[in-house]
Amino acid sequence: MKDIFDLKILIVDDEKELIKMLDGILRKEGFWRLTSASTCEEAKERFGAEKPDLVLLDVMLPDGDGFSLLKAFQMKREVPVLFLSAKDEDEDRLLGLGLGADDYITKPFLPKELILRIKAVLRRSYFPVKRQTEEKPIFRLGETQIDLNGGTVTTNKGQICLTAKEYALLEKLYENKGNIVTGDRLCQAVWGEDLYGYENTLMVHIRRLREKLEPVPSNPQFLITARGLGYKLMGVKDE
Amino acid sequence: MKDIFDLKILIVDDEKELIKMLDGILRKEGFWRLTSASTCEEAKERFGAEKPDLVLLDVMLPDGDGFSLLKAFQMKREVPVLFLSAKDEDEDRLLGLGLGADDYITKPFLPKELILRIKAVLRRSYFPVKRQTEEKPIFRLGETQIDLNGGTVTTNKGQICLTAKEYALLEKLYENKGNIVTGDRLCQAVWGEDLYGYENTLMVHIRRLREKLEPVPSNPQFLITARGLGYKLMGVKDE
DNA sequence: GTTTAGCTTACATTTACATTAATTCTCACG
DNA sequence: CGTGAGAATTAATGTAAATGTAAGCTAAAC
Repeated sequence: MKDIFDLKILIVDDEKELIKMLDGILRKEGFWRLTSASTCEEAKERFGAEKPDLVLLDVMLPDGDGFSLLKAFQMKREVPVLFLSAKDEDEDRLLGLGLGADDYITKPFLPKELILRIKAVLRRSYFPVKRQTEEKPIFRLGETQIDLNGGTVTTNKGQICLTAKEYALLEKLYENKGNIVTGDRLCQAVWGEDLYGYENTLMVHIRRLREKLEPVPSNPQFLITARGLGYKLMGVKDE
Repeated sequence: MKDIFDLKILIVDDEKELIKMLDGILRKEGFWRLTSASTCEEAKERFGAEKPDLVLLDVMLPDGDGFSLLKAFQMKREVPVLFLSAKDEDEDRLLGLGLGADDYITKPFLPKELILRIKAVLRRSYFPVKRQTEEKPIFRLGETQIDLNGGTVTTNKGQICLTAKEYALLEKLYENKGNIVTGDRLCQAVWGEDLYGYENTLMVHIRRLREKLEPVPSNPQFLITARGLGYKLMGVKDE
């Protein structure tokens, strides 16, 4: 995975002095793939040639404004943009952010703050937050390994797949590992309905799960029945 | 993939009035999974229970400060945070951003700007930029070599190209190699929409992919169906 | 010993997926 | 602006795995 500092940054501003300053600040901070432009024309050319990963964009440019430049960039491809502006008008800020800019900073700004904001934008743009729901657990029951991502059960005899209902059941039992889960709650998880009518069906599925999980299905070690109460999953070792 | 408006937001502020206002603004804008807290204690509880996708955090709280709360959140898991503060001290802004906050907004703020900044943060955090320069993977499925750069499949019989949809499907499956990908997620990846209405279309594309990837398409070795759950790509060997 | 709750097995049914072909869409090219 | 080839979608039908059902069985509880 690329490091944040390997990302390419394009600076667009007509004040040569400012560019020089920004360049210095950014380099000192560890960024090194920097390009700059002082006109819209030049910016478009650089954008196409360098394919920067972030653009710092002044709103006022000699041959046009930053807003239309932003649109031009976005037309080509998605890129994070930070506006730098001398004008602190509400209207401009709203316009810039509304067009899809990632931040809008008004001059004069603290170098430190600029750096932090740049980092924040880069971090989120290229190293997104992992959603909770992405990763499902992997765990062991004795010698058997269960992977809920792939829906597989691996024993020394080989790998088998879980069916939809088996998966739903096992997932629910795993959520409540060590604790008794009532028949009702299991049915809720699998069929979304009440237990009524599914009592026997549930048992059959439990049996099938045991055939996949237990060394001796008739003498279960892990998927234990709690008579009159429900079932529970014991001996879970998380990986 | 989840829509931006389905994301859960936690608001932490001790001014009840402000919470009410924020709640109103956000709801009007389309956000609906909102929770609020007015103390650190409560915030931690809500954070654990609701698992929000974004936190709006006031810096000053009756039983602590926002900065330590931010640290507490980050300890648990990565989450985007926007600071709201009445204080516009440079020091505070730098501290907040330095701790990893995604934005720092000072009160009073324009509702419109807040919304735009929230959207910017959510967009970047959960819908990251696809990098151009990034090298796409090349991998093998048995004797078959797949190059996602050129979108080609090379077997001993020759080289064939993937179509747009086949490519999108395979890319998504590859991202989750070994894991089950639900029909919904695949549709999101290919059409950006919900599964509804595309069920059959998806199947046809899966079939086409199999015809290109599998020695015997009707008896797939790599693109496996997990009945009632989805599909998964097995036996990937990266090059 | 009786009762009750749960187990087990075989078999019927259903559902989800596979398959094929026909139709519609898309877009490069003349 | 048509035209045509390839791609995408829709529709119709087939099929096997997953699920549900039922009937007989077993073992714990009292």
